[in-house]
Amino acid sequence: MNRLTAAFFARSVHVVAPELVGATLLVGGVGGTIVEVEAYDRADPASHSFRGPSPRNRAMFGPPGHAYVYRSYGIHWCLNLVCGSEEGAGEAVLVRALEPTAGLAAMAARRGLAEPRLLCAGPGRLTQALGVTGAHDGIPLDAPPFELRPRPAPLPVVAVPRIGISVAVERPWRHALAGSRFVSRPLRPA
DNA sequence: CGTTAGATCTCCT
DNA sequence: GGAGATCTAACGT
Repeated sequence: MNRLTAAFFARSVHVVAPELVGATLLVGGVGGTIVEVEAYDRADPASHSFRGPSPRNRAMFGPPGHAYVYRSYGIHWCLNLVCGSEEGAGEAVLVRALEPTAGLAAMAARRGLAEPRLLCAGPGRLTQALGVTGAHDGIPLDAPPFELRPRPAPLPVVAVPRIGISVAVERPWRHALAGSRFVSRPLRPA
């Protein structure tokens, strides 16, 4: 099966992020099609990497093609895919929403909710549905339990401002599949 | 529909 | 001490 390897992620996060829309993300065989991501880079005040390495963000400064998983608001886990043309670039893509296609029953059980539209619509919901936790922090994306497959073909992707940040709010680094009903929040029309 | 509060981790001042 | 790449339930309109 065709897989996304480290070479795919070893480029600028701003090139990789839109190409991930339409890609397939599975964790332990459970997941679906990526419909929404956000890009964060080293010079971005909204990025965890902006102020340099810390115990939490260590993986974000590691090799591209690995996972960066952090705890959000003390409650949720959020999954990032580390990018960058060189190790230590401090770039990553936050995976914000999937269209569920595989393991719907497992996701519903973990989420305590069966409505497909709400299983993976948001970074915290997505990690809960896929069983992603801090145990996945720093591990490679081209080996089990992860399975990432490229988009079959280019798709209509819209770039809009990111969600939930209070600085650099105007940067259009939220990339989403146009017209998808599985996004975390509606795509604000320009 | 809209707004609000609470969960309580990790980092910064 | 306070804010944050979030989510949910509870409440007012």
